[in-house]
Amino acid sequence: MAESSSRHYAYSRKQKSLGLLCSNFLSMYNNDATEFIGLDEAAVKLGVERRRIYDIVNVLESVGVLTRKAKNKYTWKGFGAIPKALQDLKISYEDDDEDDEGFSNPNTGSQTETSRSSSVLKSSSSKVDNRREKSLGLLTQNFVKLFLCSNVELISLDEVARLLLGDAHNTSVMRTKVRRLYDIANVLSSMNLIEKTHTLDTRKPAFRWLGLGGKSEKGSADAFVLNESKRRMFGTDVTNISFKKTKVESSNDQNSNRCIKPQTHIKVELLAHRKCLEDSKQGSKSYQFGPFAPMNLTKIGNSENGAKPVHDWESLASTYRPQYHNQALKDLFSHYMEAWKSWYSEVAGKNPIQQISG
DNA sequence: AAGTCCCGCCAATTG
DNA sequence: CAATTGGCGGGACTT
Repeated sequence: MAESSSRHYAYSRKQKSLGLLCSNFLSMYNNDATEFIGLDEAAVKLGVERRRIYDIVNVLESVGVLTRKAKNKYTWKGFGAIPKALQDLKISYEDDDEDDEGFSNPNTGSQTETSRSSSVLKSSSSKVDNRREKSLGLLTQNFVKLFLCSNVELISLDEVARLLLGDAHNTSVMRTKVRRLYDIANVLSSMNLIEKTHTLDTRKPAFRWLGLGGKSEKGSADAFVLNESKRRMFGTDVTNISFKKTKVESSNDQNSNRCIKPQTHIKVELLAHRKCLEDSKQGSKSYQFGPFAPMNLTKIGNSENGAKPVHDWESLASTYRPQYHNQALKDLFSHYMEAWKSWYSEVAGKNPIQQISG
C-alpha cells in the first residue's frame, strides 16, 4: 500500500540537486518557530542522506544563518543574522600582517603556515588543521569575501577558482575545487545571495552577487519562498537582467593577484517575471516545479504547434503529485501549491503552460 | 567534448 | 571505540 501505481519517475538529476534540497531545507526551517535543527531529523524529513545535510549546513553556517550548538544539533539564526556575518567577514579581511590569508594561499610543502593572527573563527593553530583550510565553510567565506571586499559583483567561475586557489595549475586540484565551488554556488543561489549567470561577452559561467535583496530584508520569509518558487518554474533565466549602461574598463582587466580592484561597475536590475514569460516561447525554456513534478504535463508531446496546454488551475493542480511521502513535506507541498496558484493566476493565466521538454 | 555536480567511500573529529 | 563530520574525486548526467 505504499507505492501503488509507481510510475518510474524519470530520474532527474535536478530533483536531487543540492540547490533544490537547500530550498526545501530553508522552506522547512526558515520560520520563527524554528529554534534548533537536528541533522538526523532534517535528513529524514528531506529524504536524503545525512552527508548532504552537512553540505548545506556548512555553507549556511558560513553566512550566519546557522550555528553549531552541539553534536547533531544546530541553532537556527535566520536570514536576519546574515548582515552581521557579512560585516564580520568584511572586517576580517583587513587585518592580518601584510598579506591576506583568506585568498590565495601558497600551500606548498609541509610548511603549512596559515596566518598567525586570527581572522575568522579563531584559527587555532597552524598544526594539522590543514583540514580546516580546505573546508567547505572556509571556501564559502572566501568566496563571499570576494564580493564583499571588492566592488565587483560579477565574477567568472574561472576567476573565482583562480583567486581562491593560488595554485592555478595542477588541474587535478583545480578540478576538485571547482566541484566545491559548484556546491557552494548552488546553496548560495537558493538563498538568492548570488545568481549563476554568464559573463557579458564570453559565454563563460559566472556568479553575480545579489546580497540581501535590497529593501525589507527582514521578515520576508514568505516572499523569499514564493520568489524562489517562481524562479524554479522558469528555470534559470527567471531573473532577466538588463544592463543599464556599463562603465567597462578598457585596459587589461584581470591580473590583480592580490585582490580584485574596483573597476567595473555594472548597474543591474532584475526584470519582473512578466518579461521572462515572453522569452519562454516554446523550445528553449522548460518549466520546473521543484520537488513536485507534474505527472501528466511531462509527457505531453511537444510537437511544434500545440502541446495541449493546461487551461485552468484546477486541472493543473490535479496533475501534481509529491514525490516525497512524509508528513513534513506535505506542508511544503501545500506551500508550493499556494505559490504556484498565485503565480498561475498572475502570469500563466494569460499564457497557459505549454509543455515540459524532456 | 566540456561543463555540472551527485554519490558515497572512508579518513578525521568528537564524545 | 562508535558515532558524527566532512574531504575528496569517480563518473553519471547536462549542455
